[in-house]
Amino acid sequence: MINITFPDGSIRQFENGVTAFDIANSISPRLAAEVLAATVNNQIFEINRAINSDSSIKLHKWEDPQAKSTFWHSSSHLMAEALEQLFPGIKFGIGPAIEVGFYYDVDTGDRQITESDLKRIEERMLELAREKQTFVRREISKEEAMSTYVEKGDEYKCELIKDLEDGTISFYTNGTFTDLCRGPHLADTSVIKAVKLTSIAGAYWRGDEKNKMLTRIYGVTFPQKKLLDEYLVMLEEAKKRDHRKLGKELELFAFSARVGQGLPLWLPKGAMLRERLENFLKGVQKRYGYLPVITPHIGQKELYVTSGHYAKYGKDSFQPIHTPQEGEEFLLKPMNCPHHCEIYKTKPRSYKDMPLRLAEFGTVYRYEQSGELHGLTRVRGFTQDDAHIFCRPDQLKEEFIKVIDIVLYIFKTLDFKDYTAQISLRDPSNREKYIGSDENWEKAEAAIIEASAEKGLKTVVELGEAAFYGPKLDFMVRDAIGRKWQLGTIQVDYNLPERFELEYIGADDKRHRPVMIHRAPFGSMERFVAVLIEHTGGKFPLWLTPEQAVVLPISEKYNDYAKKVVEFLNNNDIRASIDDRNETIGKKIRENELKRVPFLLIVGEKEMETEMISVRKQGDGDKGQMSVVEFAEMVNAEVKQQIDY
RNA sequence: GCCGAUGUAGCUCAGUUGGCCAGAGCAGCUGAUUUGUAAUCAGCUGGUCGGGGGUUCGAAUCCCUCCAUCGGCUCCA
Repeated sequence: MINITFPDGSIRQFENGVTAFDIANSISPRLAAEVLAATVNNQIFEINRAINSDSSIKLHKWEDPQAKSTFWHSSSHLMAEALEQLFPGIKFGIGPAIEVGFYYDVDTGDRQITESDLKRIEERMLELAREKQTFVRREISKEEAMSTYVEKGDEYKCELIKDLEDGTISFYTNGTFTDLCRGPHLADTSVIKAVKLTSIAGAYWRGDEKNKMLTRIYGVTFPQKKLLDEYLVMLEEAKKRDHRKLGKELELFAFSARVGQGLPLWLPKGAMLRERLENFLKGVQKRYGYLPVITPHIGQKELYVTSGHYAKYGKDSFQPIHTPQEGEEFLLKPMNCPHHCEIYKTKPRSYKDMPLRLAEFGTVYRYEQSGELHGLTRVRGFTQDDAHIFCRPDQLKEEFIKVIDIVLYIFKTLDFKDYTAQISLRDPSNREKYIGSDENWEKAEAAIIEASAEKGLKTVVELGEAAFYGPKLDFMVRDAIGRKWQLGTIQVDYNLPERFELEYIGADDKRHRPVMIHRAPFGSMERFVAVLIEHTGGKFPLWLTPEQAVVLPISEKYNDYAKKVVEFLNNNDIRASIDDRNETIGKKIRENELKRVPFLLIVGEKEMETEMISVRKQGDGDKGQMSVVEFAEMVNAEVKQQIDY
């Protein structure tokens, strides 16, 4: 007998060799039917794998991420089996579970799998799933594993096996398909009830663009048809919030092939919204002691040779601009820091001047690869809400905390709750990659970690993700369909102060080198607005929205009264306009609702006589009548509540 | 940049065994209507079918090429 410890701490005895399924079944058959995987002593197990020693156990149903990932991983094997049957001779790369679903990378040889094939692959997968194929695990020697794949001619698997240690290698077989795999898997395929292959794309073998490009097939599966339907509906809904679609519909921004790809054109409404965001942050920064600066869009090549960016990125950037005068070369600025360093150098600095916080909404240009451009989230010309803080080493942590405060204040004001914070540190095993002394790095890394902890940030620490010049803290937010984008960033930099020979005179009357913090709480105006559009579905908070109210006269007879209402509201800091088109009130309401105007003010005979307005709230219908004065007070109070600066 | 897909009016889309002057709805314009909480009616205008080249008696439709967009990969100071 062995002791099995449950998550609640209770312990029960079972026969040696008991499986998670048996254990679940002993609790209730219904539970057993729903359990997909189990965590046994911190390792995920198949539910039919024997447990041979005292263990702690946690049973996973579909709701648990461990169950989902097991489910999807097994689904990728199921897809591979279907692929092998439909496309004999196909070679396999890797086929993991991902955040939602799974993929498998395959080499199809001379043939090509296209979207039109997905349907029949799905059908075959479902047929195979219904066969209730078990996943059979087999431990295998490295030699045997290698010879299996050499014989099969599968060079990708051979390459994978090469890197594995003998004695740790296992094969899993389901139906006619056997795969090199660590597991774990479902007990059998019959729980896979719904399959959707979502897309097909190219992917470099092992993620290296020097390697061959394989075909990656993405899919997602569910234990119930209903869950798949819900997922597909959710995706459709998410697509409606896509900032590219809403940006066009709400006339916020546009692109023109003639202007150039990745170069956004901000339309009046988008520009108004952006301006309001900028003013908001400028107000916050003023409180935090930032000083505005303005620098040009180009700089001499020498500037970037000094900063080191030319050597590192020169070839992959927009190429230098040449002047009529020979030998003069300018670059479009890819970042603002070198310019700000030169501002620092305009006069001698004292330790008493520190920290010096220079802020600029600086527009920069980066030559992103064409395939990588994406709406407003990845563009070639964008404006950073940039600032550089030059401080003494002993001020680093405090300054870091203040920047975190700003970021959190912005997120709170805009109701961003679902963000993650990532601390990027050095790769400890590869220190020569980084510039700056060990002592400085340790200080800076400690400052970031402590500052984040003090602000109560939930952070993920990534080793080796630091920039070569310093550690950083990034804030990531998801878009409508779950893709992660980096917004705010705070980076410590030891490199530029060194390269630009920045100095200050200390209390000891000696020269010292300041530390530099790069920070951009929005990240860039473009990306931030994109994410904001997707978060709000275009229903921006009242303080930010381009048009707060539209007055809708019932007929022409009330246009003059409507104009008086608009004038009053405009005089009271409310962005209002009149929709005096010769259309029915129903149509005007519909169209302004679709434009996501927060308040529609309907005026007709009743309102004109009593000097009132009928207020309709976006998405919430008729709110009854009130006076214009009351309405203005209500709006201004709400704006004030949303934003205080 | 790489793999794959897509590109028809301002917008959303129909139109492939290659064949009458390329269609619809919305938007726009003109007129009628003067409207009470999510689409009033009628008429009109609007398209080098992404650009260029080719095949053909004939191309939106087939081929080549370039451009742009979409989904990924790689990259991201």
